[in-house]
Amino acid sequence: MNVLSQTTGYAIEALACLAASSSKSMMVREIAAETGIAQAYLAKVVQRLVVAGVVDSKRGYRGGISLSRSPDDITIKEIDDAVEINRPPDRCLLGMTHCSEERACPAHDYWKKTRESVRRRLTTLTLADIVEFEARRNSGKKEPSPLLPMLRTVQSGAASAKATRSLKCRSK
Amino acid sequence: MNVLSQTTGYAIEALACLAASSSKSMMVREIAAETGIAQAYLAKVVQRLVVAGVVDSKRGYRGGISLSRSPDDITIKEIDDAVEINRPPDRCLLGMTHCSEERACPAHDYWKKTRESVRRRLTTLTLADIVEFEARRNSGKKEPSPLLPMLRTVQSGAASAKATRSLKCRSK
DNA sequence: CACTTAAAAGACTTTCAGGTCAACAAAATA
DNA sequence: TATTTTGTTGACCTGAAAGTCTTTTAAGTG
Repeated sequence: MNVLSQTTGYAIEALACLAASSSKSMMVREIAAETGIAQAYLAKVVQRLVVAGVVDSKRGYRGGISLSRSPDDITIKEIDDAVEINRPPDRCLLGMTHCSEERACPAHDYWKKTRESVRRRLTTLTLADIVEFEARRNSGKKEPSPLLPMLRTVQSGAASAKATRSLKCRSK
Repeated sequence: MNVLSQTTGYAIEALACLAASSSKSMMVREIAAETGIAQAYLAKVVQRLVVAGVVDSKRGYRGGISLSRSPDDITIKEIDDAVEINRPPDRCLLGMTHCSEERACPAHDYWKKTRESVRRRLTTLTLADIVEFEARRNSGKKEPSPLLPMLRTVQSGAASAKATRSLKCRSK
């Protein structure tokens, strides 16, 4: 268990967006627009979540994806496992290639404990936590803060719907 | 501060080998042979250590590299900093690209503390610790355990000098 | 000085995560 | 049934890290 990849980050963002949405189902295109993740790539990431049984999908007209379970029953660890297929074995903290249980580096025990701590954290943290956290940090603000500040057009009011992103993922 | 790269691992291995050697100076070629690291690549890694002032180098006949200081005065953090030039900023534990101090993810504080713990560990750990650790784990064994077990020839005694590697890095 | 030796330096290759593009397959609708 | 819509799938592209190969430069030796 290492630091989660950017791709897993996408999965978390997308699922949080889906969970926070008022409608049960959303199209990948919508989620991509909301989160700013590239649609074509997000589609691939979502596909892994489908295979893992985290989300259900429906093709064709009025299709889309939906959570297979309640957000508080989907852990971050589970999302990571779904995305990171063929995950390489845990790496040595010191970067030593031949470090193992039998041939341990001086930081081996420390790193093992740390990794275990992280793993516990990720199995405890659920999608519901993410959504709640996002919701709380948005309360008390007039405008939801954009996830991509660099894309925000300077002339505030006239910003196009395409360039502006809502953090709350409830635009629908 | 993330998990150290494989390249930094090479640097640590090489410096430990150098520190453990009975002779003050060693050639890159020798260290490569001892550690099993590709010579051409190791040369590049060593170069960064030279620039950072961790090792001194001498070209030409009877040339080689040597530690610029005592092993207990060289921290792992310092080695990492020497190798990882242009290090990308610390990544979010959850892989979320837009996570920052102002826009923090639910795991932000936890991860910050964890990273700080790792940083402390790496500034505390010195090259001398690595060497001592390696020496201790080799004591009480008849043969030093090879770093690359997969390269060890099965017919034990007849193993060629080229294929056999000493963990102690004192073969000279 | 010519010659050898070993580090320094640059161009190049390989691998992989991240990402794009286009064709395909299923579901609804007219 | 033809068409539109949306997820699915495979081929390809890109940039950074890891690693190789070759040439250059500096230091000794005879």
